[in-house]
Amino acid sequence: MKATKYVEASDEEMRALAEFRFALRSFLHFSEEAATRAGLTAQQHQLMLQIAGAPEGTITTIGYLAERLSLKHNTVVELSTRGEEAGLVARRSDPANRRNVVVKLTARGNRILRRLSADHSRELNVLGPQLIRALKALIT
Amino acid sequence: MKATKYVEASDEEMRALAEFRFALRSFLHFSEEAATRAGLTAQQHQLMLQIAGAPEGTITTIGYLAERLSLKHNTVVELSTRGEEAGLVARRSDPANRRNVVVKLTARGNRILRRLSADHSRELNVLGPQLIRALKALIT
DNA sequence: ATTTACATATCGTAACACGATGTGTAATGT
DNA sequence: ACATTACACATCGTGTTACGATATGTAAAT
Repeated sequence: MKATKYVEASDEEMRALAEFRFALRSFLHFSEEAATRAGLTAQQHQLMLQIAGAPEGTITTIGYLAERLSLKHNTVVELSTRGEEAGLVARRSDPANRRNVVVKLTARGNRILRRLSADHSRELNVLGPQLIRALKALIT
Repeated sequence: MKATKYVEASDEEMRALAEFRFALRSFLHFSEEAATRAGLTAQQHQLMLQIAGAPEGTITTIGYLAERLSLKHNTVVELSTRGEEAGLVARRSDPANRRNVVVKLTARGNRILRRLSADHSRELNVLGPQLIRALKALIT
């Protein structure tokens, strides 16, 4: 048995991976459209969700959000700037450590996000089971 | 009871959604890095996966791929052009219907994709259960 | 007090997705 | 058979996004 056998996926695996990614992209596409309809970009939505969905007592700094979004700091800075201009989030420096900048939702941002999130919940009740099925087909 | 109660997500829901998206973005970030290490862009990888992972006998046209990737036709054309320049895919018109353009993997593209897919399979054995857990927390 | 580390900000660049539009091919109606 | 309509892909111009490189301001360490 050649060593390469171990590192190349089978046709079965490829199909399962393709199905999973198809389901994933379908969901992400829904999400992007829903965000657009709500007047947000997909990234603004993600930023806002990680602010509102952070564990109780979390200080939602630029750095924290970068980690949660798998983005670099500077990208989150830019996202925050655009979100601020759109009146969705507000930024202020943390009095406890003035290097930190805390990003919060505005009242309007919160309202929009809550509705958008309800839409996502509904959609995930449909697409969720599909995703789970596709994932289970992949897990050995 | 106000009507708006029905369309705004609860704190619980927000946290569950945020956790799910965090898990999702972590996976997508892994995937992007793995693709980059293999010399591909994330989008080239996705294009190639939908070619290799299509059901038996599927004619992988630009249009078919656009649907599977939730992208517009012209975006897939551009992806294919870049993929062709990189020697990963090849394009030819379908003799049966010369309006169609079929995109296939080159031998090299296939080899790269098989390895990258094996990496994804492995990673999904770890992240998959997390994703499933996050999803189940969302489904009522 | 100086150096080092940390957290955010700014700027320039490249990839990407799309709308609008153009080109070629097939199907339809008369 | 010919004109019209629909279909599938291609090209071009534009705006958004993410990042690397670099700069600024704050805190910690020596």
